[in-house]
Amino acid sequence: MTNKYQIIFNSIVDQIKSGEIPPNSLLPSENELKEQYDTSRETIRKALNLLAQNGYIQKVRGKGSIVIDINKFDFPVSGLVSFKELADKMEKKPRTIVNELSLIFKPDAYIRQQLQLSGKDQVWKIVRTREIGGKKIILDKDYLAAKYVPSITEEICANSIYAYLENELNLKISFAKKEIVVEEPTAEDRSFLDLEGFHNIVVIKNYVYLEDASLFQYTESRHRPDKFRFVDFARRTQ
Amino acid sequence: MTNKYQIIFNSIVDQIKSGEIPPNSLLPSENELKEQYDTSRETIRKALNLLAQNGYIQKVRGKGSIVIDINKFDFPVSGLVSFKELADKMEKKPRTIVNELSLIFKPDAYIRQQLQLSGKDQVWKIVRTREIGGKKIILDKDYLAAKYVPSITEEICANSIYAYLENELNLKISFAKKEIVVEEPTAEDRSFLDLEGFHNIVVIKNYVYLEDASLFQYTESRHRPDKFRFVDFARRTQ
DNA sequence: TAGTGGTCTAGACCACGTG
DNA sequence: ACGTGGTCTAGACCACTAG
Repeated sequence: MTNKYQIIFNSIVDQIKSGEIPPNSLLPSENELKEQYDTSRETIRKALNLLAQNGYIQKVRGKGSIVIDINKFDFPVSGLVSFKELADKMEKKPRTIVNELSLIFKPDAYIRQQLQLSGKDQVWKIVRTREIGGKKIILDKDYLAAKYVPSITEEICANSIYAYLENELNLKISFAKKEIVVEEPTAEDRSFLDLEGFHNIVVIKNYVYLEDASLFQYTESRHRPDKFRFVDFARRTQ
Repeated sequence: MTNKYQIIFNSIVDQIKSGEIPPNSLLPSENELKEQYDTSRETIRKALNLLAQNGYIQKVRGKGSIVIDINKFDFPVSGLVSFKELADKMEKKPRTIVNELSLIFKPDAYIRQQLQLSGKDQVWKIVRTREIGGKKIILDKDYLAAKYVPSITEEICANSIYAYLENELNLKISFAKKEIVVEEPTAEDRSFLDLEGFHNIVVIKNYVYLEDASLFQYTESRHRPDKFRFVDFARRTQ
């Protein structure tokens, strides 16, 4: 990306992170930034809107843009941190065990419904266990519409499915719908996970869409409750 | 709001919801919309960006704006649905019991830390139970920095704190940080809630900020796990 | 090649907060 | 009154998709 507003955004993010622009202070005004970066005000505003959306600043009309204290938001990250997309969630776990990788010719009604498929469409089913500190903590069940993914190997599943989809197959993920509920453990949970007496499972259901708004993946990520954590930053819709 | 782009946004939302513009079809192009609404292209683009951010459309360069099938996203709402801000979460429950309303002169270290307060600042503490279908399902513990809220009554707590803060005190909430974890029930949970044998509590911690980026409220919303549900729509950060 | 959305500009006027 | 951010305009050029 060589977009001007992206460059300005990154430049200001760096200044905030380094402490060059301290928390609770005001950013230079839009007109000053316009001069500094030798651009138009609308371009500056695009960069500032990006900063606001990402929780770096708070804009106040008539006053200026306040730098938010990011240290307040620096939680110790354990189980799960949201929004960085699935890449983070799926890939950065210490150890991954592939329990199942199969191409389903006749997906059952539940999967067809979740993936909005007709009976003729085939589906990849991938079941993986995530091990943290020697304990099996997370059970991931992935269902991928096969019309978008002609082939996939166990090695890819053990490493990074998303790197494969994006870099090899050139599929672009554009948005995802997430649903979090708490359920009783199933027999499958009990057999694949080290439950150690926990009576509940946190289930994150993910519906993943491609650039053309087509649904291509449904994922259930089943977490032991003690290792689960979800963080969310919500801005008031003006 | 009489903003042009808001009006255009609402107009298109209505057309999508009514089915006038069907799912998976293309919106008129930005140039067509520009003529239709007699405005400039940038204003149309603001409206379309709002639509994209709210999950109504997916924009594809060189192609157009695809209407996303909102029926796919129309989950039956039970316990909790995110993002509509706290108003929804806090206020629309059938029955609210106010268990405690007090002004704390010397907040303890935990609360001071959560609200980023010095020892001299006073804090309102509000504890409420939410009853759904005759069962006590949710325990809400609110801590409000008293410097922003000079007074509050039990009646206000039983109805809508947010309506009071926004309409009477003219406080504007601008953003919130949410954290979701699962914990063991405390003695307090057991005494205030109808746990019925559930072994876990879903805890939603909320840090609420005002327009000038000052932290003014910390809330713990403690849910019985069977009645908890969280929905999230995440767009890939481009 | 024509049409789409993405970026960028230079200017205008408005609503709001502070002095 | 002044400076701030919020909205809006009319135009330009670019990157991409499609026929």
